[in-house]
Order: sequence, then C-alpha cells, then structure tokens
Amino acid sequence: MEGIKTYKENKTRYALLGILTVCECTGYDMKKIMENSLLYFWSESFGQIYPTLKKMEEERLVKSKEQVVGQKTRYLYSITPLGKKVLQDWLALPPAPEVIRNELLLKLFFSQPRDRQTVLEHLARQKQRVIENLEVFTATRQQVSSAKDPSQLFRVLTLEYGLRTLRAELDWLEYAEQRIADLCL
Amino acid sequence: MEGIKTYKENKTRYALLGILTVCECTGYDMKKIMENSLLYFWSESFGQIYPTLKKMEEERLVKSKEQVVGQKTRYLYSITPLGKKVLQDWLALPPAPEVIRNELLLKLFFSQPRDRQTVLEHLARQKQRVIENLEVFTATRQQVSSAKDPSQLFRVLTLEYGLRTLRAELDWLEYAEQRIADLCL
DNA sequence: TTGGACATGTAAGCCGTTACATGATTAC
DNA sequence: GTAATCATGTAACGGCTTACATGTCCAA
Repeated sequence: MEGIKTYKENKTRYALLGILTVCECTGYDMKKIMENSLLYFWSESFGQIYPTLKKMEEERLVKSKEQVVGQKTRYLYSITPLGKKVLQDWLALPPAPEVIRNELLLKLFFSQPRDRQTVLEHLARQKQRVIENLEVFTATRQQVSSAKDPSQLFRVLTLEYGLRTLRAELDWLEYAEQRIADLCL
Repeated sequence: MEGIKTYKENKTRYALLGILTVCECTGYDMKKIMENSLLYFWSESFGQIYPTLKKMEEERLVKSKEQVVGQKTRYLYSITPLGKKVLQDWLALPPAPEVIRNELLLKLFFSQPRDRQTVLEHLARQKQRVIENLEVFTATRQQVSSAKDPSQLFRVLTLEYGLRTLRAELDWLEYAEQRIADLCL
C-alpha cells in the first residue's frame, strides 16, 4: 500500500512558502513576520523553522543565498517555481476542520460558583490580552484598508476576521463578568 | 535542578478529571461527552484517553470499577479526593495564552484574486460547518438556560462563548463572500 | 445477517516546544 | 560596557493522531 498518506500533513512548510511569495527573507525574519501584525493566526518556533527550511531546500522548494556581513552570516531564502506550484496546489485543497482547544473555557466549564474569584481573575487577564490585540489590529487596519488594492483583499479579510472575533470575545468577556457579578447579589 | 517543570503540561488529565466530577463513566463515554454538545472546545483521541486513565489510576487520581455485562467488560471510572484536589489546583492556575493556528486564514492570506473561485469554495464549506454548529448550540441553549441553577452558570457561559464567536464567524463569512463577489464587477 | 455502536487498548511515528549552545551587532 | 536584538542551529522529549487489533451487543 505505498503512496497512501498515512500521517497528518505538516503545514509549517506552506506557511514558510507563503511568506516567501511576499518577500525574500531569513528564517529569523519569517518568525518575526508571523509574530507581528498580520500572521496572528499562525505561529512557528525556530525549532521548526530552521530544519524545515533545510529540508525544503533539498526538495528544491526554496533556495538560499549566503550573505556575509562583517563577521556574520545569514541565509536569505527565496521560493522556486516548484515551491510556488506546491504552495498553489495546497491552497486549493479544502482546509481541514480546526481542532479547538481552549484552556480558559475548559477551566470555566469545570468551575463552581465558589471559584468565582479565580474565574474573574482569569477573565480579567484574558480581557487584557484581547484589548491589546484589538489595539494592534485596529492600528493595522488603518494602514492597510486605505490601500484599495484588490490584490490585498484576502489579507484585509484575515485582519477583519481577527477584529470581529476579538470584538465578539471582548463582548462575551464583559457579559460573563456581569453575569458572575450578579451571582453575588 | 530537579523539580523544574521543563515541559509543557499535558492537559488531557484535567479534561478527564473534570468530566469525572460530573459523572462516573467509561473512557468511551468521556470521548462522547467531549464530542457532543458542551465540550466543543476540547477534544481527545482514544489513543490519549485510555493510557492517561491508566496512569491516573496509578497516581490515585481516579479509581475504576470493573463492570461485567454478559460477555463484555467495561471500566467505570470515578474521581478520588486526591484527583479533586489536583483538578482544583489546576483550575486556579492562569490559563496559558492559546496558540492559534487557522488553516483557512492561512490559505486566504496567501491567495490571490485569481484564486477567488477556490477561496469561495473554502468559505462555503466553512459556512456549512458553522451553520451546523450554530444549530446544535442554539438547541442546547434552549434546554440549558431554562434551568436557572446558578451552579450551571459557568457552563452556560461556555455555551454563550461558542454561540457568539460562531455568529461573528458567520457574519464574517458572509461579509467576505460579498467582498469577493464585488471583485468581479 | 450485517452494519453500526459500544468498548478497550497498543504501536508507530510525526509534531512541536523548550532548552541548550553560540556568537555578532547595535543602541543606550 | 552591557543589554537587547539579530541570527542560526541541535537535541531531548513529551504530545497527539492514526492505524491497527479485537470482540460484543443490538437493531434493521
């Protein structure tokens, strides 16, 4: 039974290939790009990035250019035509349903009214995070949406997704805090 | 440097302990409970569940009762006082920020206007899933929220979270479809 | 009688993070 | 000078899914 894909596919390669369609950059840069701004919906660790880049170079999906600056060496990666094709093929495949795991909700679900102080603290911490993310997203949209370039539409849409789900979460957090406060009356 | 927790903690045990605070049940039941209705925000595979239950029994967090029905043997698990304490301690710890990975958004982000047909198909498929989930959640809320039991508050809140974020996602999906349709004009 | 749900379990093997290791460069 | 950032990489190790394996019970 050769040829049957028996294991869940690793998506790291596609995230990296995708970034390389936007710009030539180093592994380090790719991490930054994921952390900052737009790729809030994806993350990778260096422990994944560097070995994956090596493998992809062997497979001719990317190529690297050694850059020596002073004493320092860095590797600028770029995508090959084969890499572009592999990425395109993957983009056309239906995304797998997401496996959702939400630790905050799990804790909430198993908490009792007597735990409400800790629950409120968990909610407050989460609210802080959501507000910070919302600020970043709002600022980013200001910059991006002014450019009416249709080639940017899909990127604007991912940002919009982030904004809307974060706002829904913030609303819920405030609703939840209120409902818990009502318990004490 | 003994005693330093060097690796990301496994949360399977807490999900299982939590379920056991609600009812005595088998590993098989626990999987069903996660799949159905309320635990939509958590999932585990049998490959995790059964070995974890074994380990937890050794650690005296749970105990099992062998039930022989006809030719069939099943193991009914229940939580011990130690298990309750371990769960309580975990509930009080601040949840770690979630690592978000959204394959649909990743694909969207790297798609170009020429790919809009496939993107629309991806969105339609996702919309179908969201609508189905919304129906389940709405039906569940009808049953649950009629019970005004304050001990159920946190569970109702997790359901409410699901409803609100799903609705936000549905709104976004429709908005996105509209924006993409506008491209063709 | 046959398919689906109930029920338990193991092994293979990739996934992914964390920790470790190393060193240059830049900004304060 | 010194801390933060740039920059690359490896090893350990648990996480987790998938596939495999086995068998019962019940309903159509």
